[in-house]
Amino acid sequence: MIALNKDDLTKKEAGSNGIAGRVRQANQARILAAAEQVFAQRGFAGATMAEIAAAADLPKANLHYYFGTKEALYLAVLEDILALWLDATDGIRADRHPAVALGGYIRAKMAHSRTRPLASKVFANELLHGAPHIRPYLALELRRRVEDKVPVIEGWIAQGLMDRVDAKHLFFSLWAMTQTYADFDVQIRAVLGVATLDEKDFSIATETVIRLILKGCGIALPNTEDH
Amino acid sequence: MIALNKDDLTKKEAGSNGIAGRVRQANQARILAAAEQVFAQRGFAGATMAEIAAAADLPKANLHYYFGTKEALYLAVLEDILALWLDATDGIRADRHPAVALGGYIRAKMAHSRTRPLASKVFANELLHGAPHIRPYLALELRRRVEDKVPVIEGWIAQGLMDRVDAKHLFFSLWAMTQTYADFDVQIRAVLGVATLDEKDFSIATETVIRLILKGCGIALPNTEDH
DNA sequence: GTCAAATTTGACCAGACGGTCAACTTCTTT
DNA sequence: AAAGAAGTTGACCGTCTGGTCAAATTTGAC
Repeated sequence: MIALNKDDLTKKEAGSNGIAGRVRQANQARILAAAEQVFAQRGFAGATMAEIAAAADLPKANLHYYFGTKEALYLAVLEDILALWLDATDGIRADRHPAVALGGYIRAKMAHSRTRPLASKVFANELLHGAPHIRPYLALELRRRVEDKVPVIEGWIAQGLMDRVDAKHLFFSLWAMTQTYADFDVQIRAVLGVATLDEKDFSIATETVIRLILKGCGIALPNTEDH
Repeated sequence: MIALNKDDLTKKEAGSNGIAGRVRQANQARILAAAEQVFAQRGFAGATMAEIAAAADLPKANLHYYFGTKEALYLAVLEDILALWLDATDGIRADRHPAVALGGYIRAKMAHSRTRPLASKVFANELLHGAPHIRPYLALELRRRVEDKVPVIEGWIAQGLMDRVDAKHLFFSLWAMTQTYADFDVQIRAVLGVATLDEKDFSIATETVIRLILKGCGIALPNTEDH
Protein backbone atom coordinates (compact mmCIF):
# COMPACT_ATOMS: atom_id res chain seq x y z
CA MET A 1 0.00 0.00 0.00
CA ILE A 2 1.23 3.46 -0.80
CA ALA A 3 1.38 5.65 2.26
CA LEU A 4 0.20 9.12 1.34
CA ASN A 5 -0.69 9.93 4.88
CA LYS A 6 2.01 10.25 7.48
CA ASP A 7 -0.49 9.47 10.21
CA ASP A 8 -2.30 6.83 8.24
CA LEU A 9 -2.84 4.32 10.99
CA THR A 10 -6.29 5.15 12.15
CA LYS A 11 -6.55 5.08 15.92
CA LYS A 12 -6.93 1.55 17.19
CA GLU A 13 -5.89 -0.04 13.94
CA ALA A 14 -2.37 0.36 15.25
CA GLY A 15 -2.87 -0.40 18.93
CA SER A 16 -4.56 -3.77 18.82
CA ASN A 17 -4.20 -6.35 16.12
CA GLY A 18 -5.06 -5.58 12.48
CA ILE A 19 -8.64 -6.81 12.66
CA ALA A 20 -9.86 -3.48 14.05
CA GLY A 21 -13.43 -4.55 14.52
CA ARG A 22 -16.13 -5.38 12.01
CA VAL A 23 -18.02 -2.17 12.71
CA ARG A 24 -15.00 -0.03 12.09
CA GLN A 25 -14.17 -1.74 8.80
CA ALA A 26 -17.72 -1.61 7.54
CA ASN A 27 -18.21 2.05 8.42
CA GLN A 28 -14.89 3.10 6.99
CA ALA A 29 -15.68 1.34 3.73
CA ARG A 30 -19.10 2.97 3.64
CA ILE A 31 -17.61 6.41 4.24
CA LEU A 32 -14.87 5.87 1.65
CA ALA A 33 -17.40 4.89 -0.99
CA ALA A 34 -19.56 7.92 -0.26
CA ALA A 35 -16.51 10.17 -0.21
CA GLU A 36 -15.29 8.88 -3.57
CA GLN A 37 -18.64 9.69 -5.10
CA VAL A 38 -18.87 13.18 -3.69
CA PHE A 39 -15.22 14.06 -4.33
CA ALA A 40 -15.65 12.86 -7.92
CA GLN A 41 -18.73 14.98 -8.47
CA ARG A 42 -17.69 18.13 -6.62
CA GLY A 43 -13.91 18.05 -6.40
CA PHE A 44 -12.04 18.41 -3.13
CA ALA A 45 -12.97 22.04 -2.53
CA GLY A 46 -16.56 21.62 -3.67
CA ALA A 47 -17.25 18.56 -1.57
CA THR A 48 -18.65 19.11 1.91
CA MET A 49 -18.41 16.78 4.84
CA ALA A 50 -22.16 17.17 5.30
CA GLU A 51 -22.85 15.88 1.78
CA ILE A 52 -20.50 12.94 2.21
CA ALA A 53 -22.17 12.16 5.52
CA ALA A 54 -25.58 12.25 3.89
CA ALA A 55 -24.36 9.96 1.09
CA ALA A 56 -23.00 7.53 3.66
CA ASP A 57 -26.16 7.91 5.75
CA LEU A 58 -24.16 8.68 8.86
CA PRO A 59 -23.95 11.77 11.06
CA LYS A 60 -21.17 14.15 10.12
CA ALA A 61 -19.36 13.76 13.44
CA ASN A 62 -18.98 10.09 12.65
CA LEU A 63 -16.83 10.88 9.62
CA HIS A 64 -14.52 12.92 11.77
CA TYR A 65 -14.40 10.16 14.33
CA TYR A 66 -13.01 7.74 11.75
CA PHE A 67 -10.92 9.99 9.53
CA GLY A 68 -10.19 13.10 11.55
CA THR A 69 -10.22 15.74 8.85
CA LYS A 70 -11.63 16.24 5.39
CA GLU A 71 -8.13 16.15 3.97
CA ALA A 72 -7.30 12.86 5.70
CA LEU A 73 -10.47 11.35 4.27
CA TYR A 74 -9.54 12.63 0.84
CA LEU A 75 -6.07 11.12 1.16
CA ALA A 76 -7.58 7.79 2.15
CA VAL A 77 -9.73 7.87 -0.99
CA LEU A 78 -6.73 8.80 -3.15
CA GLU A 79 -4.68 6.02 -1.66
CA ASP A 80 -7.16 3.38 -2.76
CA ILE A 81 -7.22 4.89 -6.22
CA LEU A 82 -3.46 4.99 -6.63
CA ALA A 83 -3.15 1.30 -5.87
CA LEU A 84 -5.71 0.59 -8.58
CA TRP A 85 -3.86 2.91 -10.87
CA LEU A 86 -0.58 1.05 -11.02
CA ASP A 87 -1.84 -2.47 -11.45
CA ALA A 88 -2.85 -2.26 -15.07
CA THR A 89 0.70 -1.92 -16.39
CA ASP A 90 1.57 -5.42 -15.25
CA GLY A 91 0.66 -6.90 -18.60
CA ILE A 92 3.29 -4.88 -20.43
CA ARG A 93 6.15 -7.36 -20.49
CA ALA A 94 9.00 -7.92 -22.89
CA ASP A 95 8.12 -11.58 -23.41
CA ARG A 96 4.73 -10.68 -24.84
CA HIS A 97 3.89 -9.58 -28.32
CA PRO A 98 3.16 -5.82 -28.32
CA ALA A 99 -0.24 -6.39 -29.90
CA VAL A 100 -1.24 -8.59 -26.96
CA ALA A 101 0.41 -6.49 -24.29
CA LEU A 102 -0.78 -3.08 -25.47
CA GLY A 103 -4.16 -4.36 -26.58
CA GLY A 104 -4.66 -5.89 -23.16
CA TYR A 105 -3.51 -2.71 -21.46
CA ILE A 106 -6.00 -0.62 -23.41
CA ARG A 107 -8.76 -3.09 -22.63
CA ALA A 108 -7.89 -2.99 -18.94
CA LYS A 109 -7.80 0.82 -18.84
CA MET A 110 -11.09 1.01 -20.71
CA ALA A 111 -12.69 -1.46 -18.36
CA HIS A 112 -11.41 0.64 -15.51
CA SER A 113 -13.01 3.75 -17.02
CA ARG A 114 -16.27 1.86 -17.26
CA THR A 115 -16.33 0.20 -13.86
CA ARG A 116 -14.59 2.83 -11.72
CA PRO A 117 -15.36 6.19 -13.33
CA LEU A 118 -15.56 7.91 -9.96
CA ALA A 119 -12.04 6.85 -9.06
CA SER A 120 -10.79 8.13 -12.37
CA LYS A 121 -12.50 11.46 -11.83
CA VAL A 122 -11.07 11.96 -8.38
CA PHE A 123 -7.63 11.28 -9.77
CA ALA A 124 -8.21 13.57 -12.76
CA ASN A 125 -9.37 16.33 -10.47
CA GLU A 126 -6.28 15.97 -8.33
CA LEU A 127 -4.05 16.20 -11.41
CA LEU A 128 -5.98 19.09 -12.87
CA HIS A 129 -5.28 21.21 -9.83
CA GLY A 130 -1.59 20.49 -9.81
CA ALA A 131 -1.61 17.27 -7.78
CA PRO A 132 -0.97 19.09 -4.48
CA HIS A 133 -1.42 15.88 -2.49
CA ILE A 134 0.35 13.35 -4.71
CA ARG A 135 3.10 15.18 -6.52
CA PRO A 136 5.85 13.28 -4.70
CA TYR A 137 4.16 10.04 -5.60
CA LEU A 138 3.97 11.01 -9.27
CA ALA A 139 7.63 11.97 -9.41
CA LEU A 140 8.72 8.74 -7.71
CA GLU A 141 6.32 5.81 -8.01
CA LEU A 142 4.63 6.62 -11.30
CA ARG A 143 7.79 7.79 -12.95
CA ARG A 144 9.60 4.65 -11.88
CA ARG A 145 6.86 2.43 -13.30
CA VAL A 146 7.03 4.21 -16.61
CA GLU A 147 10.82 4.05 -16.66
CA ASP A 148 10.47 0.30 -16.17
CA LYS A 149 8.19 -0.02 -19.18
CA VAL A 150 10.08 2.21 -21.58
CA PRO A 151 12.78 -0.44 -22.22
CA VAL A 152 10.06 -2.95 -22.98
CA ILE A 153 8.66 -0.71 -25.71
CA GLU A 154 12.14 0.02 -27.00
CA GLY A 155 12.87 -3.69 -27.03
CA TRP A 156 9.89 -4.26 -29.28
CA ILE A 157 11.11 -1.46 -31.52
CA ALA A 158 14.58 -3.00 -31.70
CA GLN A 159 13.02 -6.34 -32.61
CA GLY A 160 11.17 -4.68 -35.44
CA LEU A 161 7.81 -5.52 -33.86
CA MET A 162 6.70 -1.90 -33.96
CA ASP A 163 7.66 1.53 -35.28
CA ARG A 164 10.04 3.86 -33.56
CA VAL A 165 7.61 5.70 -31.26
CA ASP A 166 8.47 7.79 -28.21
CA ALA A 167 7.49 5.39 -25.45
CA LYS A 168 6.58 7.97 -22.82
CA HIS A 169 4.41 9.99 -25.13
CA LEU A 170 2.78 6.75 -26.22
CA PHE A 171 1.78 6.21 -22.61
CA PHE A 172 0.43 9.75 -22.33
CA SER A 173 -1.76 9.09 -25.35
CA LEU A 174 -2.94 5.77 -24.00
CA TRP A 175 -3.88 7.24 -20.65
CA ALA A 176 -5.61 10.19 -22.28
CA MET A 177 -7.60 8.15 -24.81
CA THR A 178 -8.87 5.68 -22.25
CA GLN A 179 -9.53 7.93 -19.30
CA THR A 180 -11.38 10.50 -21.33
CA TYR A 181 -14.31 8.07 -21.36
CA ALA A 182 -14.51 8.29 -17.57
CA ASP A 183 -13.39 11.84 -16.87
CA PHE A 184 -15.17 13.69 -19.65
CA ASP A 185 -18.10 11.37 -20.18
CA VAL A 186 -20.51 14.33 -20.21
CA GLN A 187 -18.89 15.59 -23.36
CA ILE A 188 -18.93 12.17 -24.98
CA ARG A 189 -22.53 11.55 -24.02
CA ALA A 190 -23.50 14.95 -25.38
CA VAL A 191 -21.83 14.33 -28.73
CA LEU A 192 -23.18 10.80 -29.03
CA GLY A 193 -26.60 12.03 -27.94
CA VAL A 194 -27.07 9.35 -25.32
CA ALA A 195 -27.98 9.60 -21.65
CA THR A 196 -25.48 6.99 -20.53
CA LEU A 197 -22.55 5.19 -22.11
CA ASP A 198 -23.59 1.57 -22.37
CA GLU A 199 -21.61 -1.57 -22.97
CA LYS A 200 -21.79 -1.18 -26.72
CA ASP A 201 -20.44 2.38 -26.64
CA PHE A 202 -17.49 1.17 -24.62
CA SER A 203 -16.99 -1.75 -26.96
CA ILE A 204 -16.79 0.56 -30.00
CA ALA A 205 -14.53 2.94 -28.10
CA THR A 206 -12.20 0.14 -27.04
CA GLU A 207 -11.90 -1.33 -30.52
CA THR A 208 -11.36 2.12 -32.05
CA VAL A 209 -8.58 2.98 -29.61
CA ILE A 210 -6.89 -0.40 -29.98
CA ARG A 211 -6.97 -0.20 -33.77
CA LEU A 212 -5.68 3.37 -33.80
CA ILE A 213 -2.82 2.61 -31.45
CA LEU A 214 -1.74 -0.76 -32.80
CA LYS A 215 -1.83 0.37 -36.41
CA GLY A 216 -0.46 3.76 -35.43
CA CYS A 217 2.56 2.06 -33.90
CA GLY A 218 2.93 -0.22 -36.90
CA ILE A 219 2.19 -3.31 -34.82
CA ALA A 220 1.08 -6.29 -36.87
CA LEU A 221 -1.19 -8.92 -35.41
CA PRO A 222 0.85 -11.55 -33.61
CA ASN A 223 1.58 -14.35 -36.01
CA THR A 224 2.42 -17.73 -34.50
CA GLU A 225 4.70 -18.66 -37.37
CA ASP A 226 6.78 -15.49 -36.96
CA HIS A 227 8.94 -17.00 -34.22
CA MET B 1 -20.60 34.91 -29.42
CA ILE B 2 -22.26 32.17 -27.48
CA ALA B 3 -24.61 33.49 -24.85
CA LEU B 4 -24.26 31.39 -21.74
CA ASN B 5 -25.58 34.10 -19.54
CA LYS B 6 -29.18 35.19 -19.79
CA ASP B 7 -28.30 38.54 -18.31
CA ASP B 8 -25.05 38.88 -20.16
CA LEU B 9 -25.25 42.52 -21.06
CA THR B 10 -23.32 44.08 -18.26
CA LYS B 11 -25.01 47.18 -16.97
CA LYS B 12 -24.30 50.13 -19.18
CA GLU B 13 -22.98 48.05 -22.04
CA ALA B 14 -26.61 47.80 -23.11
CA GLY B 15 -27.81 51.30 -22.33
CA SER B 16 -25.32 53.37 -24.25
CA ASN B 17 -23.46 52.32 -27.38
CA GLY B 18 -21.20 49.28 -27.42
CA ILE B 19 -18.00 51.16 -26.66
CA ALA B 20 -18.62 51.00 -22.92
CA GLY B 21 -15.63 53.02 -21.89
CA ARG B 22 -11.93 52.29 -22.01
CA VAL B 23 -11.71 51.82 -18.25
CA ARG B 24 -14.50 49.31 -18.22
CA GLN B 25 -12.99 47.26 -21.03
CA ALA B 26 -9.52 47.29 -19.52
CA ASN B 27 -10.73 46.32 -16.05
CA GLN B 28 -13.01 43.59 -17.32
CA ALA B 29 -10.18 42.09 -19.34
CA ARG B 30 -7.91 42.26 -16.32
CA ILE B 31 -10.47 40.57 -14.11
CA LEU B 32 -11.21 37.90 -16.70
CA ALA B 33 -7.53 37.04 -17.05
CA ALA B 34 -7.12 36.79 -13.28
CA ALA B 35 -10.31 34.76 -12.98
CA GLU B 36 -9.20 32.32 -15.68
CA GLN B 37 -5.98 31.72 -13.81
CA VAL B 38 -7.60 31.18 -10.44
CA PHE B 39 -10.49 29.08 -11.76
CA ALA B 40 -7.95 26.92 -13.62
CA GLN B 41 -5.86 26.37 -10.52
CA ARG B 42 -8.62 25.97 -7.95
CA GLY B 43 -11.75 25.01 -9.84
CA PHE B 44 -15.01 26.89 -9.49
CA ALA B 45 -15.70 25.86 -5.92
CA GLY B 46 -12.11 26.24 -4.81
CA ALA B 47 -11.67 29.70 -6.26
CA THR B 48 -12.47 32.66 -4.04
CA MET B 49 -13.40 36.14 -5.14
CA ALA B 50 -10.72 37.46 -2.80
CA GLU B 51 -8.00 35.47 -4.56
CA ILE B 52 -9.18 36.57 -7.99
CA ALA B 53 -9.25 40.15 -6.77
CA ALA B 54 -5.71 39.83 -5.48
CA ALA B 55 -4.56 38.33 -8.79
CA ALA B 56 -6.18 41.21 -10.65
CA ASP B 57 -4.80 43.67 -8.09
CA LEU B 58 -8.22 45.20 -7.55
CA PRO B 59 -10.46 45.37 -4.50
CA LYS B 60 -12.97 42.57 -4.25
CA ALA B 61 -15.95 44.91 -4.47
CA ASN B 62 -14.72 45.99 -7.87
CA LEU B 63 -15.18 42.49 -9.24
CA HIS B 64 -18.77 42.48 -8.09
CA TYR B 65 -19.26 45.88 -9.60
CA TYR B 66 -18.35 44.55 -13.05
CA PHE B 67 -19.65 41.00 -12.96
CA GLY B 68 -22.22 40.87 -10.19
CA THR B 69 -21.67 37.37 -8.87
CA LYS B 70 -18.95 34.75 -8.83
CA GLU B 71 -21.03 32.57 -11.09
CA ALA B 72 -21.54 35.35 -13.63
CA LEU B 73 -17.79 35.94 -13.69
CA TYR B 74 -17.22 32.22 -14.19
CA LEU B 75 -19.71 32.17 -17.05
CA ALA B 76 -17.95 35.10 -18.67
CA VAL B 77 -14.67 33.19 -18.49
CA LEU B 78 -16.28 30.06 -19.91
CA GLU B 79 -17.83 32.04 -22.74
CA ASP B 80 -14.45 33.24 -23.95
CA ILE B 81 -13.12 29.71 -23.77
CA LEU B 82 -15.99 28.17 -25.70
CA ALA B 83 -15.47 30.54 -28.61
CA LEU B 84 -11.83 29.49 -28.72
CA TRP B 85 -12.90 25.91 -28.48
CA LEU B 86 -14.88 25.71 -31.68
CA ASP B 87 -12.56 27.52 -34.02
CA ALA B 88 -9.97 24.78 -34.45
CA THR B 89 -12.30 22.46 -36.38
CA ASP B 90 -12.47 24.89 -39.30
CA GLY B 91 -9.57 23.21 -41.07
CA ILE B 92 -11.41 19.90 -41.31
CA ARG B 93 -12.93 20.21 -44.78
CA ALA B 94 -13.82 17.66 -47.42
CA ASP B 95 -11.71 19.37 -50.09
CA ARG B 96 -8.55 18.80 -48.10
CA HIS B 97 -6.48 15.69 -47.86
CA PRO B 98 -7.06 14.04 -44.46
CA ALA B 99 -3.36 14.10 -43.69
CA VAL B 100 -3.34 17.87 -44.07
CA ALA B 101 -6.66 18.48 -42.37
CA LEU B 102 -6.17 16.18 -39.37
CA GLY B 103 -2.48 16.98 -39.06
CA GLY B 104 -3.33 20.67 -38.99
CA TYR B 105 -6.10 20.08 -36.48
CA ILE B 106 -3.76 18.24 -34.15
CA ARG B 107 -1.16 20.96 -34.52
CA ALA B 108 -3.76 23.61 -33.72
CA LYS B 109 -5.05 21.75 -30.67
CA MET B 110 -1.51 21.17 -29.43
CA ALA B 111 -0.65 24.82 -29.90
CA HIS B 112 -3.77 25.62 -27.96
CA SER B 113 -2.67 23.35 -25.12
CA ARG B 114 0.67 25.12 -25.09
CA THR B 115 -0.49 28.72 -25.34
CA ARG B 116 -3.77 28.59 -23.42
CA PRO B 117 -3.39 25.83 -20.84
CA LEU B 118 -5.46 27.74 -18.29
CA ALA B 119 -8.42 27.91 -20.64
CA SER B 120 -8.16 24.21 -21.26
CA LYS B 121 -8.08 23.52 -17.55
CA VAL B 122 -11.13 25.60 -16.81
CA PHE B 123 -13.00 23.75 -19.52
CA ALA B 124 -11.74 20.37 -18.31
CA ASN B 125 -12.81 21.19 -14.77
CA GLU B 126 -16.27 22.14 -15.96
CA LEU B 127 -16.59 18.85 -17.86
CA LEU B 128 -15.20 16.82 -14.99
CA HIS B 129 -17.95 18.00 -12.70
CA GLY B 130 -20.71 17.23 -15.14
CA ALA B 131 -20.72 20.49 -17.08
CA PRO B 132 -23.45 22.05 -14.92
CA HIS B 133 -23.09 25.40 -16.66
CA ILE B 134 -22.62 24.33 -20.28
CA ARG B 135 -24.50 21.10 -20.74
CA PRO B 136 -27.05 22.66 -23.10
CA TYR B 137 -24.21 24.08 -25.14
CA LEU B 138 -22.52 20.70 -25.41
CA ALA B 139 -25.69 18.98 -26.51
CA LEU B 140 -26.43 21.63 -29.13
CA GLU B 141 -23.44 23.59 -30.40
CA LEU B 142 -20.66 21.07 -29.90
CA ARG B 143 -22.75 18.16 -31.05
CA ARG B 144 -23.77 20.06 -34.19
CA ARG B 145 -20.17 20.86 -35.03
CA VAL B 146 -19.18 17.24 -34.70
CA GLU B 147 -22.17 16.12 -36.77
CA ASP B 148 -20.95 18.51 -39.45
CA LYS B 149 -17.51 16.96 -39.48
CA VAL B 150 -18.52 13.31 -39.39
CA PRO B 151 -19.55 13.28 -43.08
CA VAL B 152 -16.19 14.78 -43.97
CA ILE B 153 -14.39 11.88 -42.32
CA GLU B 154 -16.77 9.39 -43.87
CA GLY B 155 -16.18 11.01 -47.25
CA TRP B 156 -12.48 10.40 -46.90
CA ILE B 157 -13.20 6.80 -45.96
CA ALA B 158 -15.45 6.36 -48.99
CA GLN B 159 -12.70 7.78 -51.20
CA GLY B 160 -10.27 5.24 -49.78
CA LEU B 161 -8.11 7.97 -48.29
CA MET B 162 -8.28 6.41 -44.83
CA ASP B 163 -9.46 3.31 -42.96
CA ARG B 164 -12.97 2.81 -41.74
CA VAL B 165 -12.74 4.50 -38.32
CA ASP B 166 -15.62 5.63 -36.12
CA ALA B 167 -15.47 9.40 -36.74
CA LYS B 168 -16.86 10.48 -33.37
CA HIS B 169 -14.56 8.27 -31.37
CA LEU B 170 -11.70 9.53 -33.49
CA PHE B 171 -12.56 13.03 -32.30
CA PHE B 172 -12.70 11.88 -28.69
CA SER B 173 -9.20 10.47 -29.06
CA LEU B 174 -7.90 13.60 -30.74
CA TRP B 175 -9.29 15.84 -28.02
CA ALA B 176 -7.98 13.59 -25.28
CA MET B 177 -4.49 13.19 -26.70
CA THR B 178 -3.98 16.89 -27.27
CA GLN B 179 -5.64 18.34 -24.21
CA THR B 180 -3.91 15.98 -21.84
CA TYR B 181 -0.78 18.09 -22.34
CA ALA B 182 -2.59 21.10 -20.88
CA ASP B 183 -4.95 19.52 -18.37
CA PHE B 184 -2.68 16.89 -16.85
CA ASP B 185 0.66 18.56 -17.40
CA VAL B 186 1.72 17.78 -13.82
CA GLN B 187 1.60 14.10 -14.58
CA ILE B 188 3.50 14.53 -17.82
CA ARG B 189 6.12 16.74 -16.22
CA ALA B 190 6.54 14.23 -13.40
CA VAL B 191 7.07 11.32 -15.78
CA LEU B 192 9.40 13.27 -18.05
CA GLY B 193 11.24 14.58 -15.00
CA VAL B 194 11.12 18.20 -16.10
CA ALA B 195 9.93 21.32 -14.31
CA THR B 196 8.14 22.76 -17.33
CA LEU B 197 7.15 21.49 -20.73
CA ASP B 198 9.22 23.44 -23.21
CA GLU B 199 8.90 23.91 -26.93
CA LYS B 200 10.82 20.76 -27.68
CA ASP B 201 8.60 18.60 -25.48
CA PHE B 202 5.56 19.92 -27.31
CA SER B 203 7.25 19.35 -30.63
CA ILE B 204 7.90 15.69 -29.82
CA ALA B 205 4.39 15.30 -28.45
CA THR B 206 2.83 16.85 -31.54
CA GLU B 207 4.81 14.68 -33.95
CA THR B 208 4.07 11.56 -31.93
CA VAL B 209 0.34 12.21 -31.87
CA ILE B 210 0.21 13.11 -35.56
CA ARG B 211 2.12 9.97 -36.53
CA LEU B 212 -0.01 7.75 -34.31
CA ILE B 213 -3.26 9.14 -35.63
CA LEU B 214 -2.42 9.41 -39.32
CA LYS B 215 -0.87 5.96 -39.46
CA GLY B 216 -3.52 4.61 -37.13
CA CYS B 217 -6.21 5.78 -39.54
CA GLY B 218 -4.29 4.39 -42.49
CA ILE B 219 -3.79 7.84 -43.97
CA ALA B 220 -0.94 8.00 -46.45
CA LEU B 221 0.97 11.20 -46.95
CA PRO B 222 -0.76 13.33 -49.55
CA ASN B 223 0.77 12.55 -52.90
CA THR B 224 0.43 15.23 -55.57
CA GLU B 225 0.35 12.67 -58.38
CA ASP B 226 -2.54 10.77 -56.80
CA HIS B 227 -5.18 13.03 -58.32
C1' DG C 1 -23.06 -9.55 34.60
C1' DT C 2 -19.59 -6.06 34.86
C1' DC C 3 -17.06 -2.49 33.17
C1' DA C 4 -13.95 -0.27 30.27
C1' DA C 5 -13.26 0.69 25.59
C1' DA C 6 -15.34 1.92 21.35
C1' DT C 7 -18.88 4.25 18.96
C1' DT C 8 -22.69 7.45 18.15
C1' DT C 9 -24.65 11.93 17.84
C1' DG C 10 -26.77 16.65 18.41
C1' DA C 11 -25.31 20.96 19.61
C1' DC C 12 -22.07 24.21 19.17
C1' DC C 13 -18.07 27.32 17.49
C1' DA C 14 -14.73 30.16 14.90
C1' DG C 15 -13.32 31.34 10.51
C1' DA C 16 -14.00 32.00 5.66
C1' DC C 17 -16.71 33.27 1.93
C1' DG C 18 -19.97 35.65 -1.39
C1' DG C 19 -22.21 39.54 -1.55
C1' DT C 20 -23.90 44.48 -0.15
C1' DC C 21 -23.68 49.26 0.58
C1' DA C 22 -22.95 54.00 1.26
C1' DA C 23 -19.56 57.38 0.98
C1' DC C 24 -16.20 59.01 -1.99
C1' DT C 25 -13.42 60.07 -6.24
C1' DT C 26 -12.79 60.35 -11.14
C1' DC C 27 -14.42 60.79 -15.72
C1' DT C 28 -17.36 62.66 -19.51
C1' DT C 29 -20.41 65.66 -21.52
C1' DT C 30 -22.11 70.12 -22.55
C1' DA D 1 -17.11 74.80 -14.76
C1' DA D 2 -21.00 72.45 -13.55
C1' DA D 3 -23.25 68.22 -12.84
C1' DG D 4 -24.55 63.77 -13.57
C1' DA D 5 -22.63 59.29 -14.73
C1' DA D 6 -19.21 55.90 -13.96
C1' DG D 7 -16.02 53.81 -11.13
C1' DT D 8 -13.68 52.87 -6.45
C1' DT D 9 -13.40 51.11 -1.96
C1' DG D 10 -13.37 49.76 3.14
C1' DA D 11 -16.42 48.15 6.24
C1' DC D 12 -19.88 45.21 7.13
C1' DC D 13 -23.30 41.03 7.15
C1' DG D 14 -25.60 36.42 6.90
C1' DT D 15 -24.53 31.94 5.69
C1' DC D 16 -22.03 27.91 5.18
C1' DT D 17 -18.37 24.82 6.48
C1' DG D 18 -14.83 22.09 8.84
C1' DG D 19 -14.10 20.77 13.11
C1' DT D 20 -14.98 20.01 18.37
C1' DC D 21 -16.99 18.08 22.37
C1' DA D 22 -19.33 16.02 26.06
C1' DA D 23 -22.95 13.17 27.06
C1' DA D 24 -25.27 8.97 25.85
C1' DT D 25 -25.22 4.39 23.99
C1' DT D 26 -23.35 0.08 22.32
C1' DT D 27 -19.88 -3.46 22.15
C1' DG D 28 -16.80 -6.99 23.67
C1' DA D 29 -13.61 -9.27 26.91
C1' DC D 30 -13.43 -11.71 31.20
